[in-house]
Order: sequence, then C-alpha cells, then structure tokens
Amino acid sequence: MSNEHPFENIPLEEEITDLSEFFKTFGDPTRLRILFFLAQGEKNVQSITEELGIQQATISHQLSTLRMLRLVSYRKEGRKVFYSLDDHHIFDILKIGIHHIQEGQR
Amino acid sequence: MSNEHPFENIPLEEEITDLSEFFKTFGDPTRLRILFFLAQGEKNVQSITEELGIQQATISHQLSTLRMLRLVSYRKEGRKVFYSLDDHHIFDILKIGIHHIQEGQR
DNA sequence: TGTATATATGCACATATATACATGTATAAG
DNA sequence: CTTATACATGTATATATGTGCATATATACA
Repeated sequence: MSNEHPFENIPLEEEITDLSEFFKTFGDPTRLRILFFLAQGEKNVQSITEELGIQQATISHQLSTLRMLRLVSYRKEGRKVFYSLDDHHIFDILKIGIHHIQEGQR
Repeated sequence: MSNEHPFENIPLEEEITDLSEFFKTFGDPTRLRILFFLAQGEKNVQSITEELGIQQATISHQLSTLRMLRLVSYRKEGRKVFYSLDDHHIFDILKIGIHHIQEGQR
C-alpha cells in the first residue's frame, strides 16, 4: 500500500474536515482502550466498564463519540448493548499505529 | 492486514498514551492539509504556507508538532527547511482514512 | 557589519474536549 | 405497578489545544 503515487487529488475541504474528525477520535487514551478491547470481539457496556475500570457514564459518552464517527457499531439484546469495531479499517489503523509506535522506540 | 487475529496482547499503558498522541496529531485539518501536501513530495515551509494560505507562524507551530510526533522529517538547505513524510506508515494511515471516509458517504 | 529572507518560538486567548455528577429512559422481573 | 438493572444523556468544569501577534534565530548577500 505504501510507496505508491501520492493521492491523485488533494482531498476536498469537506473530506479534510471529516477526516480530521475521524482521526481525532483515535486520539484519546480512553477511546483507544475501548477500541483495543473491542478488537478482541463484541463486548457489552458493562464488560467494557469493568475492563477499563472507568465510570459507566464516561464509557457511554465515549461510545457515543465512537458511534457518531462510525468507529463502532452496536446491537441491542434485552437491556444490554453489544459494541464491535465498525469495519476492518479501524483494525488496520490501530495496527499501523502500534507498528509506528513500536518501531520508534529510541 | 485486516480480519486477522486480534492484538496478541492489549497494548501497555505507555503505548496507549503514545499512540493517542500519535493519532491526535492527524486530528486537525491544518495538519492534515500539510500532510497531504507533503505526500506529493518534499516541500519547504514557504511553499506550504503559500499552498495552504495560512500564517507562516501557524505552519511552523504545526510543523513543530508534526516533528515531535515523528510524522515528518526535515532537511536544511541554506535558510530553507524541507519537510517530508517520515515513513510509509503516515502515507498508509492517510490512505485508509480517506477510504473510510469515502465509503461512508450516505 | 548591516540588511533581508526563511523559519522558529514565546505568550496570550478563545475554543474544544474529557470527565464527574446527577438524572433520564428502557427493558426485565417480581 | 414497582423495583432493579443496563445504558444514555444533560450540565458544569477543569484542562488541552489551535491560532494570532510579536519577536527571536539563522543564513545569505551587499
């Protein structure tokens, strides 16, 4: 995927805006923890809360952000709500990020 | 790259922190515009300033951020400074991001 | 030396954002 | 209908962040 030709055309204003919102969503430790946990498979809110040891309201707020930016999808089952990563892009970006970080250890 | 097994181990606290800083850097329209421009090849500060039509000081501030997070590298030539994308990861992440955005048009 | 050009940096400020606390809504169970 | 459980949402607030303005540094050139 790398070392190809640059982007055919520089993205439009609107795309830049959307894209920055998209990436911004990865830019918070709590949200990243949620995403990495979801990378293990579908999880409900309670189990996320327990895993991260963070207030339930905080988790819900962040899940709301993740939903809006389409980083996660969800499914209701009774009063539980199960979240999962929205598509493979999310997984790929996390992987590349980790690689970049780990290669950069000085 | 996608649909593989989840991350072997959930990243360490420090990796999460570094990673969120890394992604946060993509989460600003001005920085994204700089990155997309640099994806076309090495550019000096002046040309970036002209391309984006933004204050020189603002560009330098953002380049400083991009340098610290190792999204760009640079090279001095006389009093000019030429910036370029640091490694292929940066390019790849931008590409995946664009794909995600463009697929998501409702 | 002195001046112009290219870039970086310090500081201030307005805005954005993450979290805590309280409360609302929905579903299940008795 | 009442109570408990799972989750979402509203509001307030402290902190982080992007940008503008002024100024500093460095290199080239006269």
